Amino acid sequence: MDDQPRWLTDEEMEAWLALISMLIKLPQALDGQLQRDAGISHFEYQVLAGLSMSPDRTIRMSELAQLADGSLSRLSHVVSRLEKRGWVRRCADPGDGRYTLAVLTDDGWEKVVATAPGHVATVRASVIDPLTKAQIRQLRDIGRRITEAVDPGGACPG
Amino acid sequence: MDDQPRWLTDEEMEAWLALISMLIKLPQALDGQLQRDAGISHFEYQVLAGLSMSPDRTIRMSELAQLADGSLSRLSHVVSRLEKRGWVRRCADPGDGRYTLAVLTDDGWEKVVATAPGHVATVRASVIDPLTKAQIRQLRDIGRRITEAVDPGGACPG
DNA sequence: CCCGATCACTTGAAGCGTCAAGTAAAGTAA
DNA sequence: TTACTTTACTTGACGCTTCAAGTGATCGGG
Repeated sequence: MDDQPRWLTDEEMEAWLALISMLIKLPQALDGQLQRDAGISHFEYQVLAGLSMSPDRTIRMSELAQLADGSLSRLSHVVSRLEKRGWVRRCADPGDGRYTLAVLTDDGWEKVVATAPGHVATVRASVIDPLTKAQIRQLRDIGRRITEAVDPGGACPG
Repeated sequence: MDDQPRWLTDEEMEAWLALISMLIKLPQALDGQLQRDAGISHFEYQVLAGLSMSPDRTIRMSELAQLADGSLSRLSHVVSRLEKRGWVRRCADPGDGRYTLAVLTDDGWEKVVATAPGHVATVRASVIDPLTKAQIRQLRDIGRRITEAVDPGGACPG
């Protein structure tokens, strides 16, 4: 990369360590709550939530993958599991047979409705409530900048 | 949890979505760079880096697990792999045979030295450089608050 | 109309993390 | 000393993600 790399200053290192810790522990906390209370992973929740917010509770696999921040392959495996549990159905897009449409079943809808409040409460307790209103705005800006730096033009930089 | 959950406001939701995206994409970017350039995962790097900063390049497994933010089981598996690659050795603590000491070999030290600059450059490019000095301080505070909320009294809240 | 290219997705194998069970050393109490 | 508990770690099985290869459906050029 660089023969003489610029090491991190103390302030930068503090921020970096704080970020690393958060990066590891927050997903664990979110996955843990969902696993305990609903028996699903955070990614599965994102998939179900994405479906529940789509028109007709239906969306193409590729769009859903973007929405849930995952690869198409990962989504395909997960949707297979969700199908076995009766929460999602697959069907070919009538207009273009290459697309697969994922559809949220009634049972799937119930699952989201039953799971959402507890999850939101966890998000509040872990992220929103510990921060001031100003910090919430700062977090949004920081998150966007980092996401944009890491994956320029990915999904929805808002 | 709560019969009438407080949903997220628009500002809160924006921050939350930005955080989720970062939470998913930043680890991917860090792992990706290390995997490509050095053939190791970010966790493996943290283990090697933790060892390299310990006195005599030696540290107890349980302390190393805390330092690297991972479970003892995970660390044990990873150290087994690092041992096979010749970067780490294990030996029983002479004072208390229950403890296992992990020791960084000379090859392991070389690996860290060879890997660190590229990794630091990636951290800079992904996190430090896109942010202002003020944002870096904000990130540190936000990260600490969230980490503390999620895992009260964990490792080093600094 | 045909054939190759492209697109959207699926599948199977390999690797890593987690959980539960197991092992060995040290402490404790009779 | 012996037996029981605790501590620190290891191990194996299972589940999930990733990667590479494969399957159809559709498009575009001749």
